Amino acid sequence: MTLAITNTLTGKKEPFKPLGDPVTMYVCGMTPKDRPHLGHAFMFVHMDVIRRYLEYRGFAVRHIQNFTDIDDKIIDRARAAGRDPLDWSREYTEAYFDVMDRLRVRRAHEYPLVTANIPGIMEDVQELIDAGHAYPTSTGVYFDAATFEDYGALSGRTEEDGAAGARIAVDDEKRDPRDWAVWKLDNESSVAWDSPWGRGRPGWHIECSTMIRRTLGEQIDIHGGGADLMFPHHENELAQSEAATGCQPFVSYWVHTGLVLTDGEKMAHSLGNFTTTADVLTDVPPDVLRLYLLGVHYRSTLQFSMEAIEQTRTGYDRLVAVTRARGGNAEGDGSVLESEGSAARQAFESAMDDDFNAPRAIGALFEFGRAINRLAPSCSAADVEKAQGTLTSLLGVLGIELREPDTASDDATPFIDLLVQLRQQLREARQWELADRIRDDLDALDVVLEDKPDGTVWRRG
RNA sequence: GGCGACGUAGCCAAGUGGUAAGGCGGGGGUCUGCAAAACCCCUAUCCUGGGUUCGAUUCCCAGCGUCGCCUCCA
Repeated sequence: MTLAITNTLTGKKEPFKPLGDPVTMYVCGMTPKDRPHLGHAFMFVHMDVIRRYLEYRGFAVRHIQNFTDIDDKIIDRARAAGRDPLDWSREYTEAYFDVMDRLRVRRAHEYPLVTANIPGIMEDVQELIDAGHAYPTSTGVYFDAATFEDYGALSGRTEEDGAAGARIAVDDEKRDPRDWAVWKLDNESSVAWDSPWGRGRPGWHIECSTMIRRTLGEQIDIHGGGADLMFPHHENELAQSEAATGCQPFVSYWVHTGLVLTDGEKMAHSLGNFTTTADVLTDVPPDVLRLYLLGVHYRSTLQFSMEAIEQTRTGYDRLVAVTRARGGNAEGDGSVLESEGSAARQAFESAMDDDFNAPRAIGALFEFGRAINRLAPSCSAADVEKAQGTLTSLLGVLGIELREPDTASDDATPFIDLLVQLRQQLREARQWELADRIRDDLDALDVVLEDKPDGTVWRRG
């Protein structure tokens, strides 16, 4: 079985054939204008898993992710708040790292910024003009969509669609309604650069074309982003890049993640209906949130609900419980458990090979967890530990760790131990009523007691 | 209006031309002093109507519904 990836450009699942070593992966990052919401978390966690799985499969991956640290929205918001735009975008860039680090999204190898790539952007704009793909007007420099034959291929839009759908104010200077700015003239903003076409800043799409070219080259393996970036962002990026470099295809696999919906509508900063990732993480452990986000295929729409996250929390706790299983028979035959382990790995890989089907992979891991619990009593400690190791390492490929609630720095521990001992004596004296009361009262304090054949164990609920 | 996606049990969610993973919840058991945990069993005519087929939830058409994109967007 080989890895196959759905490519938005063709709409088909295609065998993965990297251009070279390392695999080049570019993920469209945030425009840091507000705190990252669950839609961002969904996208970045899935992209993280894609990278992790490629590495698990033995590919070296070079992962670049940008920040569009200057754009119209950032300028508007900063101005409304009386703040410096770059200071504003830095603040939310930090907010991104803060939350994604906690979610264990691995850091990209490089995070290019628009503001640090202005000379390169200007070079590319000039190149497009020289090649006849872009032209200056009184408001900026525009890409001439008609000069790019395949325009519309990525989003499946024809020329007529584009013309009919052009809902922005008509700009008489534009040669075609589909044309877009690669350079915007602006003398008002504090954030602007002098250019051969006048003072201004880059248009929205050109930065990615430039940064990809400068960091990864003219052709890359994987380009990821949310489905809402397909058009116009990626469509325009593709046109610019191929027009500038002449290399085709610009991207081997266009990978788009589904959108997160809340109350039946897209979660978005602009709609004001977002739940921030940080808010969820105040009472949901990062691993639970990851498991929740990965419970939906990356291309699907996720209908966010707190109820579903809570359901995931219970499931996660069951996986954690698997790590508590202990072998019960030193002489036991571990071969059955071992074959369960290899079956689980096989199921996991075949699911992930099939367009990174994390939900199916997770299903296989739950089944394996059940097998470990079932077989542990008849297996040796070493066999059980080995199986648990397989489980945790496969979960690790998804970036999920199994953690007991933290009790390390718990002042109450000696007192709880004392109560448990006391209760044990009561049980031996068959004082069930008192013993049960201690158990119930501790339970109310989130301390769960379990009476096992060889003694009572407790843990934080 | 144009283009596209989706509609699977109470909830979340995979999947397949030959009668449907997994998780949560619910029911019943085993174990236990009783519990808890764990394990076992049960819990879906796959939106509707046509068509293709020996056979469709899976392919095609239509309808209904939901959502997305159509230059803010992950």
